[in-house]
Amino acid sequence: MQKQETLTKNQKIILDLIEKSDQPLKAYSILFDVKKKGINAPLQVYRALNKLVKIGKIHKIESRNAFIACKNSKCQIAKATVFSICESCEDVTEIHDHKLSEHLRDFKDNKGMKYNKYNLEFFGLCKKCV
Amino acid sequence: MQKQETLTKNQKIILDLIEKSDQPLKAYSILFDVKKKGINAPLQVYRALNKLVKIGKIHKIESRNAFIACKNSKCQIAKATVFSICESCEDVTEIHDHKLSEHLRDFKDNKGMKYNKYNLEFFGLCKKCV
DNA sequence: TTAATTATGTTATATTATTACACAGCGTTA
DNA sequence: TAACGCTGTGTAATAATATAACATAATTAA
Ligand SMILES: [Zn+2]
Ligand SMILES: [Zn+2]
Ligand SMILES: [Zn+2]
Ligand SMILES: [Zn+2]
Repeated sequence: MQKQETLTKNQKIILDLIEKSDQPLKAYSILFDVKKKGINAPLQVYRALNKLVKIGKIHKIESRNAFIACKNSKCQIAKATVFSICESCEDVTEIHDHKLSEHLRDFKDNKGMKYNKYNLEFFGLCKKCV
Repeated sequence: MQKQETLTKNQKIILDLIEKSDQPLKAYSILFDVKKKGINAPLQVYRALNKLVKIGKIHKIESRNAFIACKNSKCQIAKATVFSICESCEDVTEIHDHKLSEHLRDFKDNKGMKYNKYNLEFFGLCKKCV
């Protein structure tokens, strides 16, 4: 709940839309939906998306080129994300698993990389689709 | 070493190219490089890439839309991948960490998802770029 | 109040990936 | 043999995703 007040009009419009969906939305589908609100060009959408990703309000599902709202205010500002993705119905859920987060946070490779972010996507079949 | 002999000409050309690079290659840069070998269209490249991904010879770096050869013959056929990515020089390394793999393999969510695959990408700065 | 930073609006373009169609090769099996 | 299913090929067209470049406005910081 820290910086929401700094969002601009375009950013708010697009965040609202994404938050109303419980599933990821694609940039051009967002564009289509917000044309009635005066947002006319892809770049306007991408700029808002990039900002919202940066401040952790939304996450990008990399394997799907789609954007989903973060429901977890404790999310470490978009720096540590885990998703489960059903390959049949494309349902996406953000996962917050303390033990898993710990393992990932503490991971060290043997090459001296300094990590500041990770993204993990699990794929499979949800209960409905098995 | 199981099914290599079944690769077709296009698949071999493209796998060769990717294996010669220690860094990920993008589809259209591959296309450019293989034109001299008679591969003329994006689709020919994408078809080979998809096949090579499916059989685990290469992996897709989702956050970069790029493809890298798998150096690990024990890789569980493209079903369990971990990469480290330097955000400055874009150096990408595939990670094989037994303990991490175990944690990821054994992960269960609380929704009854049946997982068969995951992809994890770590981002940060490599030793050279710190 | 000036300067720096961030966002906007618009046009054009770059990059990534798929659809659709006609056909070729190969192994199975009837 | 012939018919079939399956996988791959070649080609053209197009869809989907994302950024560059430019001029301007609004917001913040000094
Ligand atoms: Zn989150
Ligand atoms: Zn499902
Ligand atoms: Zn591998
Ligand atoms: Zn680096």
